[in-house]
Amino acid sequence: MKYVNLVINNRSDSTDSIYTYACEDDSVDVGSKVFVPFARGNRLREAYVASLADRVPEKIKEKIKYVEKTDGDISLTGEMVRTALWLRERYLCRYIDAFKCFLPAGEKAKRRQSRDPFEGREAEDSGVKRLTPEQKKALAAVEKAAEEGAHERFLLHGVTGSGKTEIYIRAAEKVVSGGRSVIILVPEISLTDQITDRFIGRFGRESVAVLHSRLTPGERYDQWKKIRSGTVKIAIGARSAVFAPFEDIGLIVVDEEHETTYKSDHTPKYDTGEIALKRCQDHKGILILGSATPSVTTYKRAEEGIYRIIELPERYNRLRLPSVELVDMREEMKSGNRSIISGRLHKEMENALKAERQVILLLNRRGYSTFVSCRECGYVAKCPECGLPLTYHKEENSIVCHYCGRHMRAPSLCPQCGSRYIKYFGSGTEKAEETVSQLFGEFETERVDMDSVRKKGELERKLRAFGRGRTRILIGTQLIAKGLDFKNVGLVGILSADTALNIPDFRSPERTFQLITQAAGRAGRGDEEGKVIIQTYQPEHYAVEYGSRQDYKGFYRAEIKFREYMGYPPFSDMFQMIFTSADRQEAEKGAFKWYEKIRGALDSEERNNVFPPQEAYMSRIKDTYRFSMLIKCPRGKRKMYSSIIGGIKEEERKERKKKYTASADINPYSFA
DNA sequence: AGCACGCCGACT
DNA sequence: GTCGGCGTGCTC
Repeated sequence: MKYVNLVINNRSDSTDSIYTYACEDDSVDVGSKVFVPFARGNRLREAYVASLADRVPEKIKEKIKYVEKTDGDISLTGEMVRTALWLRERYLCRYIDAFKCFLPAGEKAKRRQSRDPFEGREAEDSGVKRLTPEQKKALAAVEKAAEEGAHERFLLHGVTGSGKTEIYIRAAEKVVSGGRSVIILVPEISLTDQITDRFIGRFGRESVAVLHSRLTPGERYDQWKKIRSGTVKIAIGARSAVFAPFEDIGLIVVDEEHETTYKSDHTPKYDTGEIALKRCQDHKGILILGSATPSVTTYKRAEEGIYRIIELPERYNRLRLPSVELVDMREEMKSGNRSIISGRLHKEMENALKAERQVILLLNRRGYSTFVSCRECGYVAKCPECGLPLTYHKEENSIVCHYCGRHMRAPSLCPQCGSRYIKYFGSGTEKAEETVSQLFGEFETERVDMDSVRKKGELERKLRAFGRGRTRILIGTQLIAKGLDFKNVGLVGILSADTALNIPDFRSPERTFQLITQAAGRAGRGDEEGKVIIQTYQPEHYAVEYGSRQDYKGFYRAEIKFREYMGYPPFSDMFQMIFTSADRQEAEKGAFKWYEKIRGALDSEERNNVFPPQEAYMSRIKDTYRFSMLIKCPRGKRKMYSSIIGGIKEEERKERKKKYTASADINPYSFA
């Protein structure tokens, strides 16, 4: 007879604990999936073995129950269980949420009708490309680590078009030939296709699995099984693929590591790079982070020797980087041009179009106007659910909440005072499209944003039309800012580089710099040179300045100084606690209770790191009220702060039912 | 007595 | 989160 410590699948804070059961099945081990009777009803629930025990603590001797069934189909490895337990502490989530990360989200397909997710995917036989001397050098370092089977970490810092993917493929070849497995991570699902084509071109489709959230449950289960059973050696996917259930990981690649999509937006709110590092350490595998604009945090770590930097400073076939020009929109305003297209940009668009080349215009705001307000009484249209200002969408004559998606009829009279002077301010992609068609009506123009490509296949159709040269001007949001490779783009215009600068987040300069660099990377990818025009109200801002000069190091040095001065990451970890309740007062009371408890656990010096709770920015979402509290955790104290919070959670778990829930987001990507 | 309903509280 | 237990109070 043995005993097992289990994580039971019941999504509740008050039962987020390890339970000990007796077990007669010898085959049960750490990671096994079992079924156990739970609570009074003794209904069978799924559970996972977190550890084995040879005896039971005295005080639960009386109530011990037996494992009833074992699931032979699904099990986790020791490393997966270890990482899950680490994950729970690091991101302060429930046991079951951490374990679920490693499990197939779907069920076994009832009938064998699960489609092949590669259907329609073409193996892209790119052949074996010649490597530049820099690529060779980079690869040699990675290959050496692969041969030694040692844990190594690399930051591959390569400008757009410097051939990073080829290095990933070669490194993967080396690792796979040594019998080990590979995980390739890309920032979004749409990019999995491109890279998957290249990998199946090189390794064959029977060697590659894909994992992302757009697979059907049946497909996901099948892919998971293929990986778990060792049938495939390579998994490609968006962030959740970092949990691919390989037994022996030799390499994890995080491509475009700076992308914000690598931070999970639901529980647990993990950072993919951190998980990748943890798993690589455990497996003695190689980690490669790749980016043209590494996050400031990553680059700092690289400077400290945590990652080995490999620079790929040149574009693959020695293409020149495009020339970048700033346009000060304040001057534009003064000279009487109130359009969103500056005189300079207008001129360059004419030039590019006349030269038979194509134009991309970027504006990171969809809709027509960014807010709706009454000139008579000052009323501003806000979402009744979230309290955030609404965006006017002219096409469907509605006002839309960009946070919760709620649509309402656009008012023609002020709902507050009845005045006719209800006005629309600010500009989005719809308005940009309108302006462009007034100015350049004779050229085919397409708009790409979440509204205009909602229909399946619409994005692909528009991009193909642009690729074939039929569309001359492409206007869009960040959907078109990255990754795209069109040879004939002569001009990229960033209509408002300030959009990203003005959001209240310490990373906004970093985002702005990245946006400019990524956008500039879209220009001049063919033989002809490209041009970039950046319109801004803050041309002197360092993010805009260094962005316009394509000077990563310069930007990094300025930014890291600012972060250090302010004590922002990587010089600290930001803990954001969110307290929610159907009752506003309960949420507030909970928040202040935690505030006092955390301060009480810190010495007087560090108490100032805990900021008083505030009504959250999104103060109400679907009838739950939200309060937030920020804790600035000094560098090196993350474990200590986490355990304080973990301790309070545990204390509260045992208390009588609370009328609010507390959750944590560590280093959040937006301060809500 | 018989039952419907709602709240309480423990879960190995 | 969930389910059984149990008290309350209504109905037959």
